[in-house]
Amino acid sequence: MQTDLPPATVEEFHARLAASFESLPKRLRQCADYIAANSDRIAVSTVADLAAGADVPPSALMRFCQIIGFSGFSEMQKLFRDAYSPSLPDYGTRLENLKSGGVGSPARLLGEFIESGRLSLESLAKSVDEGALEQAVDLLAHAGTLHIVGYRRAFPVASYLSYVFEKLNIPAMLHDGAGKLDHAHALRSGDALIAITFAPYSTETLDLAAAARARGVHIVALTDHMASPLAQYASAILPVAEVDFGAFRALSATIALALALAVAVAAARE
Amino acid sequence: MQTDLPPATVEEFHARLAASFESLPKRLRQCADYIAANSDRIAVSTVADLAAGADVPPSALMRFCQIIGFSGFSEMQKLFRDAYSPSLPDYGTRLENLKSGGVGSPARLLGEFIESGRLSLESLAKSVDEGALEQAVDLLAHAGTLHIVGYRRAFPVASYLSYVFEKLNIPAMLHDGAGKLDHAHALRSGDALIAITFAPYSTETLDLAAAARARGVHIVALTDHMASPLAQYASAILPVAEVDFGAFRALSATIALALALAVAVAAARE
DNA sequence: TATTAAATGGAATATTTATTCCACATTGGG
DNA sequence: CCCAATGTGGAATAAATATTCCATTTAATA
Repeated sequence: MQTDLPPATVEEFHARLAASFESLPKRLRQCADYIAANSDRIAVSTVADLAAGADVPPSALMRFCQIIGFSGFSEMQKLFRDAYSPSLPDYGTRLENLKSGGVGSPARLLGEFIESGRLSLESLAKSVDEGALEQAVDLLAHAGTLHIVGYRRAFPVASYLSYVFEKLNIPAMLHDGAGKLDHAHALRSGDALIAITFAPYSTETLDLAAAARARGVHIVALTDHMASPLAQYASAILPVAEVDFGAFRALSATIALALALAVAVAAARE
Repeated sequence: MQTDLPPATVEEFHARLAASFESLPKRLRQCADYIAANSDRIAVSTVADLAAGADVPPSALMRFCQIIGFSGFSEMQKLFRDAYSPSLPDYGTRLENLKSGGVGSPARLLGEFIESGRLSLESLAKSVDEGALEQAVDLLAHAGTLHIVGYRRAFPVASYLSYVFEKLNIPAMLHDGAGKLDHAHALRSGDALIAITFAPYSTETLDLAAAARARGVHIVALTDHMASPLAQYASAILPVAEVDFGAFRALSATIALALALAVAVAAARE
C-alpha cells in the first residue's frame, strides 16, 4: 500500500478512500470520515486544522495521507489545490441555483426543504421559552420512567427520542401502538410522559395524555402552539412552529428541541 | 503604507484595490493587476506562487499586501480562506469551549443543536450531487413497491419516509424489524429499496441491502459518505453529512433530503 | 494469559513559507 | 547633472507548518 502511486484526480482519491475505509483502524477511520465529509476544505486548511476537526492528533492524519497513497499531507493538498475551482459553493448562491431548477426538479424541491428547515430552526431560536424548557427538564429529571408518545408525523421524533434516551441510559418507553396493544397501564405514578402531536392531533396521543393525567403522571407537550388540545393535560408546553413547504414539514426544529431536552435531562440526572 | 484597518470582506477588498490602483508604482501595479484577475487563487497559493504569477519578487507582493491594508500576506489569505468556508472555524472553537466547560443550560444546548442543524443544511446545499439525486428519483419512480430500511439513528428517517409515501399514495413498506420478523422475501424483482444507515453501520440494514442486491432490486443509499459499506450494493448513493454536537445529530439534513426524494418521486410517478 | 504485532500520541526535527531589512536602482525636482 | 525621495530585488531571518521518530498503549494471536 505504501508503494502505490498517489491518486491523480479527486475522483480517484474518493475511490481509494472508499476502498480502504473498511480496513482502517479507529483513528484512521475517523480521519477518513472527516476527510470524506470535508474534502473541499483540504485545499485551504493545515494539517493541524484538519486533525483538530477530525479529533485526532496531527500524526494520525499524516499516517492517513500516506495510507491513501500520498507521500504526505502536502502532496494530497496539492491535488486539491490544483483542482480548486473558483466557482465558490457559497451557500446563498448555491441555494439560488438549487431553487431555480424546473418546477418538479428534485434539486429544486431539496432547496425548498432546506430553506424551510433553516427557517424553522431560526424561528425556534427566536421563540423558545427558556422558562418552560427548564421546567420541562426539571420535571423529566425527577421522574421515574419516561414515556414517549407520538404518532404519524410525530412518530419519527418520538422514536428518535427513544433512541437517544437509550443511548443516555435513561429508562424510557416508546408507546408506538405496535400490535394495537395499549400500554397505558405502564404509566406509573412518578413517571412522566413526553407527548408529541401536531394538528390534526391524533386521538391516540390525546387519549394517552388523558390517561396519564388521570394517573397523576406529569406531561411535557411538544406541540404546535399553546392552544393545542394537549395543553389541558400538560405541566409544561413547548411550542414549536415548523415552516412547511407544500404538505410536508422537515421536522428540523422539533428534533432539535427534542434532542436538547433529552441531553439536558441526562445532564440534570447526574 | 497607511494605518487603515484591513478590508473585512472580499467586496471591500476589491473596492480598495480599485481605489488604490491609480497611485501605485510599476511593480505594485503589476501585483494589483494580477491579484485582481486571480483573486480566487489567493486562498490556495503561496506568496512565491503569486509573486511568480505577477512576475515580481515576493517582497513586492508583501509590500502590496501592506499597502492594501493588511499586516501581511497571511492576513490577506485568511480573508479569502474564510470566505471559502466561513462558519466552521468559529463552530469548532465554540464546540471546544462547550466540551471543556461542562454541559450548560437547556437553552444553550438547544442553541447548539439549532446551530448544528443549520450547518448541516448548509453543507447539504453545498454538497448535493444533483445528478445522483435525479438518478435516484428516476429509479424509484419506475420501481414497483418501495422498501425502506433504517435502524437506530436512521429509523426516524425511515419511518418518516414511510409516512410520507403513505400520504403520497405510493406503495411502500417499512422494514422495521418488529417481532424480529425478516421480510427480505417481500423484496420482489422490479421493486426498489431505500436504505439508510450511518457509521457505525447496522448489520441488519447491510444484510437487507445484500439480499435486495441478490434479488436484483435496485438500492438507493442515504448514508454518510461515498465510502460507506452500502456503496457496494447501491445503484445511487446520496451522501449527507450531518454536523454532530456531542454524540448526537439533529438529522435535519437527512430528513430534508429524504423528503425531497419522496416528493420528487411522487411528482415523477404522475 | 503470555506474547507479538499494530496502532497511537506527543515531542523533536526538517522543511516550507512568510516577513523584514538593507544595499542598490530609478525617478523627478532643483 | 546632482540630490533627495521613493521604489526595488534579493538575501537573511522569523514563523508557521509538515513530517518523522519512538515510547507507550491497545488489540490480536496463540
